[in-house]
Amino acid sequence: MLAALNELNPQQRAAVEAIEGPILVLAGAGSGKTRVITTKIMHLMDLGVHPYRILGMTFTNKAAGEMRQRVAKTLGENAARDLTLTTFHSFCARFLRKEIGYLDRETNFVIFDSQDQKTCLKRVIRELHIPEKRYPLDRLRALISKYKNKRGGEGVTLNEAEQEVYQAYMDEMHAQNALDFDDLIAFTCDILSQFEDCRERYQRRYQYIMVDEYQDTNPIQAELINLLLNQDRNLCVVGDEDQSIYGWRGAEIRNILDFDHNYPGARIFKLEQNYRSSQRILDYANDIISQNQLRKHKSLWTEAGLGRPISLRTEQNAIAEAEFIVQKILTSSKAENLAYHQFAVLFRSNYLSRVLEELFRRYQVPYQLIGGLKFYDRKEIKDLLAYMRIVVNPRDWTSFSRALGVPSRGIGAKSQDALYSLFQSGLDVGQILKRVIDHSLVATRTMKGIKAFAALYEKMRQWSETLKPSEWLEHLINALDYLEYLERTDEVTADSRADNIRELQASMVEAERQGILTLAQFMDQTALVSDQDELEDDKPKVNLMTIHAAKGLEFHTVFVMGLEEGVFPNQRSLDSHTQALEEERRLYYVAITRAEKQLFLSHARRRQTYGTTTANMRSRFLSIPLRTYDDSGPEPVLEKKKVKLDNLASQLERMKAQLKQQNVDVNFETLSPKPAKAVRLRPGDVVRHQKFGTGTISSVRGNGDLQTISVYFPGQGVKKLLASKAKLEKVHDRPGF
DNA sequence: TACGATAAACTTTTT
DNA sequence: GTTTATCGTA
Repeated sequence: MLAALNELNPQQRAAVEAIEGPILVLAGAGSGKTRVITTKIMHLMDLGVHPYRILGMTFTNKAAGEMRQRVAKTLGENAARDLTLTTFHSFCARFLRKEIGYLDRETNFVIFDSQDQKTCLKRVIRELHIPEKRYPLDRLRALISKYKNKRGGEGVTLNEAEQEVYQAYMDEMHAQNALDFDDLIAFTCDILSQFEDCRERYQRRYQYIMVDEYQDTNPIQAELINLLLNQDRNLCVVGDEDQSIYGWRGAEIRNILDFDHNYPGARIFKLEQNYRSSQRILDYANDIISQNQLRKHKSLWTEAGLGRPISLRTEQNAIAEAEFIVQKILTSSKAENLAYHQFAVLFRSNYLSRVLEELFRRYQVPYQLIGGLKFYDRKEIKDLLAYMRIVVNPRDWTSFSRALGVPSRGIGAKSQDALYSLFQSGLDVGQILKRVIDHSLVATRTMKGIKAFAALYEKMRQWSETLKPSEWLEHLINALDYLEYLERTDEVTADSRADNIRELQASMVEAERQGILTLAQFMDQTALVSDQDELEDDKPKVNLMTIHAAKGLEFHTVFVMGLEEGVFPNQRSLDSHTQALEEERRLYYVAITRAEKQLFLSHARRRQTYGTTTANMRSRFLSIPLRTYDDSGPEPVLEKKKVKLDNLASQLERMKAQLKQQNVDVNFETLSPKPAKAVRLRPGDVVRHQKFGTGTISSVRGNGDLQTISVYFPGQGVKKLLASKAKLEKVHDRPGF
């Protein structure tokens, strides 16, 4: 029998030993989910199931890699190699490289990321003469994605114009032989559902299917799993509905909530013992999440002690907040001998990281920012990859157009339009170049650049037949004199960009070591990396990331910052309906449960957004009290920044002296150390409005005549008012915090 | 056609 | 306050 089984608790063990039929494992945060999945895989193999017949779907490549390693450690490299353990997207990419012929398409397709998608969409709506103002690219892209992910389910409908854009976009993608992220999964489903022979092949192969993070699957992914499942229905899904945080990109929390309904006879296991956090952190997390309606009952407990109090910090502005965090890390790491990578700072949105980065740099605390701009999204990398992609897929107009312009060859918009009409008539990159040269279709000045490009293109194709990817790249960089180009265009950033290119080469060498020997294979990797894949967890650096990026991770000490109305929960969720707010609350729950030993919550009274200062009320999440305990442990700490009274008092003294000198007649007794501005409105203040009645200020934004004030009027919702226009009369100050 | 200067838009969250 | 779009000039 597998020894690892004995190391599990009874619930975990039951979940592992249940093998046949549909199984749902509701695994609370920190309940040893990864361990259950890996042990289950090993248990199956121990029972004689060949690893080739096991399919495990994870959320990130990193998670897949870690699981594979654990298996390899116990059962050896060979066993681990034969497992299919990947993300949905990687699985489908590999599937389609083999099987996309069923749909009468070519296997050398490229995968478009959101950036490429938008470039492509831009072309499309320009051709359709649809005003970009009314249909912003981002919105269209998100809409198309949602539409595909829901697969004709309820919720997403397209109006006439949107329908037209969708159709034209699909045609354009087809013409460019490109697939977007959603297509990868959609096309896989199409093939499996339409072609029985193909479906049977895969169904026969995979006897046991496991899906991690099931709460974040969308309808199309659920469909894919269904199509792969044979009549034995050996499906084990693991997840936690309380950690469902991807509803906005089409994830369907119902997939996990209704699992037993969708798969009759399903057995359900709950893992509620937490091995990560202290009791106090778990109690707080339970208090928060129990406010949600949309969930199955589950409550985390631990054998670990009560632990340290959770701390809540109020600062006057975002800079002070960041400073508090950095200082806390400095003192705490020293006092408790903690390495920097045991700390994480979590925030709702990427832009919040800016202030943090500044202070980490100023105090010279090493950090790594996860997410934001990805490595493969950097301009210099995308430039070089564009060349690579047209070699693999000569119909990738988006990349062709990009490559033509960097470094600049004197081929401008006008010439590009001429080339594009050739593309529309069905020619690929090689044919377009040939036609232009043979028929002198552009001005002589431009022709020089075209000829040079054509010569380079021919060479790149030859290199790709004989050279390894890393060598191919080396040749390309030399041919383009790309490093010189970087130096010429921006000498400030040239060095770091050159570093990135070296890193790209290094990652190619590493990929080659793992058996990736063609440009096409390498391309797929670059398209499908996730934020977490980029995390270096062995280096002593403080981790800064969005809460989404922190999913599945854990840290000794966690800071959750920016706990303000409009920031977290963010404005959009407040503007829409309770479902969105529940997801925000789950997000907060995820944030809290990342912490093992210490949890610091913080918010700032004022914060710079766009160019203006905004004052927000503290987050509603903070209205759930941090529990107090009767035991001897210290009370939960409310750290308020002390207003420096001495300072204010001395200011007052100075003012008095000045006034006396000027012989101004004032009653000094009534002067208070508070600023004397008559009507200063702050979040929390209760005000009266002529039309709307009495309400509470939720945020104050900007200054002077342009100052806008958001007021919550019960029954009428939040109104945005211009301070100079709306005569707001203060009823009373905000109650003390 | 390329590059600079100025103006407008912009912030969810991501495979 | 920062990035992207557009316009005018060499």
